[in-house]
Amino acid sequence: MSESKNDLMDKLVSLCKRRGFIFQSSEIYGGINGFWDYGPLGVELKRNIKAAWWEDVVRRRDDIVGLDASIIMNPRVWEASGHVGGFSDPMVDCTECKARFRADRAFTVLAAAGETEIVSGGAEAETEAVAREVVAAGASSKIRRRIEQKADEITWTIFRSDQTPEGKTAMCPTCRGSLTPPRLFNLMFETHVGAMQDSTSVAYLRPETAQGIFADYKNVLDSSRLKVPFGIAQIGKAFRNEINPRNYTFRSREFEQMEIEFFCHPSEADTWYEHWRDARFQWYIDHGLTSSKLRLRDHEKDELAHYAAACADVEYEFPFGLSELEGIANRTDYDLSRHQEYSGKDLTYFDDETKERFIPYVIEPSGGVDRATLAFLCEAYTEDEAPDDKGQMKTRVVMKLHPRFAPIKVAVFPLVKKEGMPEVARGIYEQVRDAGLAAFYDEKGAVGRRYRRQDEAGTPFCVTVDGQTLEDQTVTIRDRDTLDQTRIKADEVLTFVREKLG
RNA sequence: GCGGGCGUAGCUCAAUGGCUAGAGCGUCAGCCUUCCAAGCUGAAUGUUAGGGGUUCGAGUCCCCUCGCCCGCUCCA
Repeated sequence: MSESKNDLMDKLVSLCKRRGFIFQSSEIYGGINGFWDYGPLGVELKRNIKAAWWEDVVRRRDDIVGLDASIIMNPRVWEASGHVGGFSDPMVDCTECKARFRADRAFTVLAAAGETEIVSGGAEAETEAVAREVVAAGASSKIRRRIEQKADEITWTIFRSDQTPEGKTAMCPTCRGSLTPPRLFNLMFETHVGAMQDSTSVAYLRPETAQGIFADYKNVLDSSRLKVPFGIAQIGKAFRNEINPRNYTFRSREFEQMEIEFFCHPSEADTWYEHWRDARFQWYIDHGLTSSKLRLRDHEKDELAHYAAACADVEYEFPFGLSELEGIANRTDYDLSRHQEYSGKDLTYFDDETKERFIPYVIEPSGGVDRATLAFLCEAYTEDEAPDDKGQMKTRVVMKLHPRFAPIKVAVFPLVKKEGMPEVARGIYEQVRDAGLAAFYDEKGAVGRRYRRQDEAGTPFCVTVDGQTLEDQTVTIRDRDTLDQTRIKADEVLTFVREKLG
């Protein structure tokens, strides 16, 4: 089972490179871990996904406006957001068995009676007391009895691995091997602003687009005449120095987010949270991700980040496992409060009608563009059977992308490269192209071959000019998924396709 | 970050330490073709991931680096 799943991923990666959807970044230099490029077809696909999102959450609503904030911001932003301080947990590794632990959870426990060591060991635990119990419980029955009977005479030395006393070595909870000193993993990319590189010039590539929205919240409010409830939407790059990029483009170090921060009255936060959670889930279904592979998972209370009152993940069953596409969170007034505190600027909202002043709550639907793109690609990859020119059934690879996302909407062919067919086909192609639909013209080789090429590109419609066209100005239009061919007037191609695209 | 596997043409893969590194598909040029890739002819394309070493001789053996996959770990 897992073999065939990896198989699917391999085939998809291969197709994406072969057809120009996705390339490894700087491949000619051996690539670079965690960075990817979108080729000619891929960039169209990704742009279409972003455009559809923007259309649906900004253009077709009057309560959400857009924003394009800078990637590098005043570093104080990341102090306020908590990314500089509590950005990561120090970790320790066992030099023997290579296990890794959070430094504040790995305890070393030593028990001695006078000079004699009675028991020692490591334990993964939340508190000293628990660690002591774990180590004691692991000792032999004889020693356990001695600990109970002579409790007064025993000295316990217990320390966390990130608070190891001078001259002591922290012990691995699993194998009692020695642990490395705690190491900090800061996932933010650092850079310097200005030519002088000193500590005062340090800045960060944003690890999320959200903070740009919070920092501009007051500007948007003052310039747009919007009233709560309203939202600000943004699509943009973000950067995280992931320890271990994995799974193709799923976890990249440079990636793109599409986020909304929706500001509302605290009393309405729950309602808006549910609205956005359900709306965002439905959006993926509407664009072709089958509901059986999608899951909406509400976070348990103990799973919530400290600033969130509620959170749900939209998850998709990728070939490599169930993974998050988008998170919808009720972030309360945490972010605006923090920025108010750190900036010293008043970020409260005054409601003219109720005469009430408050810091709005924020509902955040935050999606990964690259993750969505990958999910749509995985979902689209299909192998089915189609007859060849001798009627033999052959495997056909077809990308069943949602027409709204397809990089090419219409391909136009002359059935054969003679008898004036190319000229007619070329005319139809130019008409469709100039009307703003992504179109493609091809006259090379057998027509079946051209159809199959478009199948791999995910093109929903192929228009073919044949002998009959020259007599009655009709063409055939072939459906990617059903292979059905319909004969329509040549000058109705544009109308036909637009109607089908919705 | 750890362990394992892998890296040969655009893609999928061959090649006992030994001749000029091959095949299929794809691509390109042309022919043929009146509807679903495998008809014909011809062509281009490789620092065998990169670097170093062993050897008379390395795609093949050794070391380092980079990248990909799997498992652990991690994922505000």
